[in-house]
Amino acid sequence: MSSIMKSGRRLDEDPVTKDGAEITKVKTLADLGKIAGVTAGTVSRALAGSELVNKRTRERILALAHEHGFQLNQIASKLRSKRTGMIGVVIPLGHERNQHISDPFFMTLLGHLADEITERGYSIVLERAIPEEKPDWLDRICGSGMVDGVILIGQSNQFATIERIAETYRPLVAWGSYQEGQLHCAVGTDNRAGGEIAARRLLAGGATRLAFLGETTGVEIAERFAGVKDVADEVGASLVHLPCHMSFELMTGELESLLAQHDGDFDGIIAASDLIAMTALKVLYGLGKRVPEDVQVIGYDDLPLAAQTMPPLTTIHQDISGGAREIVQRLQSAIAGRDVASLVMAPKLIERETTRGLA
Amino acid sequence: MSSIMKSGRRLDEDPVTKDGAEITKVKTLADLGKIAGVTAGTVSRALAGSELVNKRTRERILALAHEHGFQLNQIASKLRSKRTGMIGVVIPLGHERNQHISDPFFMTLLGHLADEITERGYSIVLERAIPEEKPDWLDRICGSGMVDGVILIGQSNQFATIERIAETYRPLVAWGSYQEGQLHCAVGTDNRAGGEIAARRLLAGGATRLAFLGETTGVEIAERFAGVKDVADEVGASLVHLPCHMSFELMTGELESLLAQHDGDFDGIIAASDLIAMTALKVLYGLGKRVPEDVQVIGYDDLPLAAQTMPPLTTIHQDISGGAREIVQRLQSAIAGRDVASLVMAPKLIERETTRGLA
DNA sequence: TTGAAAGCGCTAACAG
DNA sequence: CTGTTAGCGCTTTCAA
Repeated sequence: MSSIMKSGRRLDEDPVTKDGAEITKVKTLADLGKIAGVTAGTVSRALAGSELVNKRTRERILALAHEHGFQLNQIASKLRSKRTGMIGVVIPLGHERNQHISDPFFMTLLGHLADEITERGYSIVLERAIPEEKPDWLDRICGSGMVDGVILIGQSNQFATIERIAETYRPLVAWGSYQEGQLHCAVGTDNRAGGEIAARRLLAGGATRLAFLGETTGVEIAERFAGVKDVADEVGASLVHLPCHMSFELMTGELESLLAQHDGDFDGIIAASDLIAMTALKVLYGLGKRVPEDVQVIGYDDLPLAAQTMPPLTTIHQDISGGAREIVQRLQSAIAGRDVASLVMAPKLIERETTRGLA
Repeated sequence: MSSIMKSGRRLDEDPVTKDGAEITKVKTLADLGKIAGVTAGTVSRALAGSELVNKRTRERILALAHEHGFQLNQIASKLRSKRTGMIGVVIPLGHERNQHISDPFFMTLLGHLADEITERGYSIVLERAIPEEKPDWLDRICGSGMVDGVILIGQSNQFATIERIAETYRPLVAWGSYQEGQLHCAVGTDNRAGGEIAARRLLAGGATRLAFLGETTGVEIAERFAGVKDVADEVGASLVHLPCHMSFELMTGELESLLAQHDGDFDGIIAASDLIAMTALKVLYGLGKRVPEDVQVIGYDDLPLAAQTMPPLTTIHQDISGGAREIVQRLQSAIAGRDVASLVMAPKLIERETTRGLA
């Protein structure tokens, strides 16, 4: 790595007042109490804004706290009160090993979750889990005592593990799909319906031979594919499944050979994600295919990016911010000890320019 | 929100063995110690893999721990040992108010940071800070006692705040730019050089009128602009600055009116980010401009996405994963009490198809 | 090699 | 209204 180093400058460790008196940093409630002439208990109550403590004393303590830059030791507070105020947000990397957190869909969801969680006064402990390497990934997180609840950004291929944990650990909500009778709370869209909508739209635009792009290892994608297949079977359209990775880096080459190889097998593509769709657009262009004239394309997710492709991408919209809100809301209920139900939202077709006008 | 609700099923709270005896969950070291016939101290040592405890006892304890699914209470452990094992990763949202974490550059960086941090056995506390709302955002994070160190994903417009904190809080590393003599440790690329490289490339491709796309509120972008300006001034090329937001959602409309309005003012565009470049590509297409024949475009960052635009984007590469590694490495040194220097990496031109062949 | 004991910094009864 | 007291669950001397 080509680089230039710049050196930092050294700092005094112990600050000293102008008149030379040592300042011993106020680190504990007792320290502050000593200055204020009260005990730690009172300071604790004052800082918590308790009505129990005299208004004047309280204000004096608050002022002193501010003046000395005092901050509560969160660890001690959490240990004692048994409320951590933290929520574990974990990204299970089940079937995309040796890869980092980067899926834009998950990142967008994470962004919205962060907003919701922060707004409710919780902190976020972010975990990247690789189930294949540590089968007890979820137990560790749930049992760490570090978090009041856990959010799973996707179920990956860990449905069974999540179900098992849910038997004993309640404050857990996952983004993902809902299977009849499942134990854990999931929030997501109806992927099967999404697949159906996409397939029907392609057919309505005149397609007769469909292709589905994406690996079906994860439940959600598998359901999208199932939806597509239902429709294809129903109307007797052909359908090829072209599995490819879900990240830009891994997908491009695959897609090039896959699409070139199956050239002519399809005139309508349903991509498992907008990312795949975007790459497909580019590969198709390289193959000399016109979109949507020769081949129609539909994406999935409706990420901001989908509106910026060329041509702009028709796609299946998932309400990510609404979903994030629901997830955090449900988790908070669960933390409060209430029983929470799963939520299956309806997907929505967003018409842009990679599909043909209706016949 | 259109939705279907599915109800979860209720669970027993107290598991009972087949023979009816109550299982009281093993929650503390003392609990486990009682079962193993030793004290909490010994269990603690055993679990820590200490050589001090007899191998056979240790193995027995380990087996028992596993059998009962025992997990150490992290909070208590951290309080006592005064090592939290957590690193605060904060995204300062200085000049993009009312917006969530979603900038793909930051998200990509976050992904790599998460990898590095996890690999070193730390956990991540993710914070989204809005300095405008809470001027003491950084003090709160650094003083919370929750983290051993802090990583800032970007300096935003908070350079001064960061410098102030750095006077007393050492384990802090930021992604961003380095200013002569600065106190806090920063890792980033030479943005001015990046701007220069981009401008020269456009000029070499025959451009004579440059446009810079992006708001220059943040230090990094401002430096990129400065680099461009240096070159423009040097060769007497014209340069317009077209400020626009950095996120897809906010940028599109702006860019449409900006580019339409300045049509003819430029034949070479330097975008402050790949995102802006991608949107510009689309807007330009709508305006009937050919890229690179009529207008050349250069992006910044070299995100995975840059290779997938149409045409594929020429851009200035920043080594995000290398940067993440350096950041975490430096932070770890700083946590260990060592003094760490800033790092300025060299940017690199990636030639793709939005610039013209050299004359 | 293990036990006993002290205490991390805080909160929450319980008294007064 | 405030002080006293007793831990939260763990780690780590110090003794044995």
